[in-house]
Amino acid sequence: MLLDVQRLEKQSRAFAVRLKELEEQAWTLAGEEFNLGSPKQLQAILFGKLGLPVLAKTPKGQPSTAESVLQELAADYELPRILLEHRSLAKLKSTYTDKLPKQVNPRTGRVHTSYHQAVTATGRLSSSDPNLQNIPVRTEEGRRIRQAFIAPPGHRLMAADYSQIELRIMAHLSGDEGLLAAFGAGEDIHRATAAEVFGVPPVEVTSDMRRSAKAINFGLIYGMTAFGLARQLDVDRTTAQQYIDRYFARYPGVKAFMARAREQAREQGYVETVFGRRLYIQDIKSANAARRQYAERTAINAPMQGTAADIIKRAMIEVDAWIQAEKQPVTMIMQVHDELVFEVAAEAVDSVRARIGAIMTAAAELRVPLEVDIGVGDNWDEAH
DNA sequence: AGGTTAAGCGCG
DNA sequence: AAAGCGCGCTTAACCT
Repeated sequence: MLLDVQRLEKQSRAFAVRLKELEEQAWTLAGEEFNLGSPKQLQAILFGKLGLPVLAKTPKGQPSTAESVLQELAADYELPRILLEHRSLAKLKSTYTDKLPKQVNPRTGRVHTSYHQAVTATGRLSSSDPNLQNIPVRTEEGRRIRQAFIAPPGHRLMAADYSQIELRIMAHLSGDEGLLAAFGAGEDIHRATAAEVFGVPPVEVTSDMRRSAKAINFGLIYGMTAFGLARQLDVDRTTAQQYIDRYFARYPGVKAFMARAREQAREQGYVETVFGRRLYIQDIKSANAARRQYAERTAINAPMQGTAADIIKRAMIEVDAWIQAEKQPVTMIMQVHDELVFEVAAEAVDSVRARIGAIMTAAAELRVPLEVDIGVGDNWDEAH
């Protein structure tokens, strides 16, 4: 992958300026100079000197300064707000804008990740040295880093990602009528879920209701409980439990699918992807309830994540076969779990886009259609 | 000096 | 008692 190193270095300098400002502000509020990155010093100031409440502990029993904790404290105190911005910018600078330029191969002028085929429990690839599967995208600051991933002269970057592939797989595996119908009709799935859970027509779904439904949908994929959903949505547990109950009442097939996944893991020791690949589940019979419940969540999630991994691998094989057979001016340069990134000769963009979309969409025949979003740009951010 | 662990956080 | 799945990387803190 080609990088605009100058752009990254310029961004690094901009981050450094802002980080220095934030550090000064933090020192003023703390009444002393300290290393913002030092957990020990930070704990002493926040929970000792300033007397802020300890809202959570780390697994080792230390007062936690995790983002979620600082978010809560930020409502009442200024220092946590400073720390949050400092944390996020320090992460972007140290991990990306400082490091990536150093990882450019002098022979090719590019960064070359290593993909690992046999690391993850679910069949996904992993990426390292550098990891190109966790390049920032969620914040504006982060997207500036993504903008440094560029196409060579005469080429464009094309990013093709599966839309809601795990939820579609859940629809397929569960056979739930409501979910199948929603995807079959091409509905906005989070809006459809919101309409069901909140009992209003789809057109009356508010952005807040849709946001909650999205959290419910994602939470289900991970086996989340009412406790976790309550924390995520900032509602009480009773309310969160009502959402979940209503969801399962409207989509009973999903409830049954999850029960089946637990049973199958317990009886056979494994669950399967749509294509029959087995995912062995440790601890499913553990006497320790926490470990067992963790195993149950894994048993629910693994078929979905694993099937998605199978599907994109099938797509990669098919796309590669097409590129080779037709000698297309395209290079498949990255995979990010549900997304493939290509360098495409500028003049071939339209035809390649259509063909890659068709191949990816046809990589599996499920009970719901697969949908692929494709974007094109001069950099990776634009291609989204 | 160099390795490991804990905490935290970037992504899907 | 825990409470949301799957990864890899960085820094601090601790260890040999």
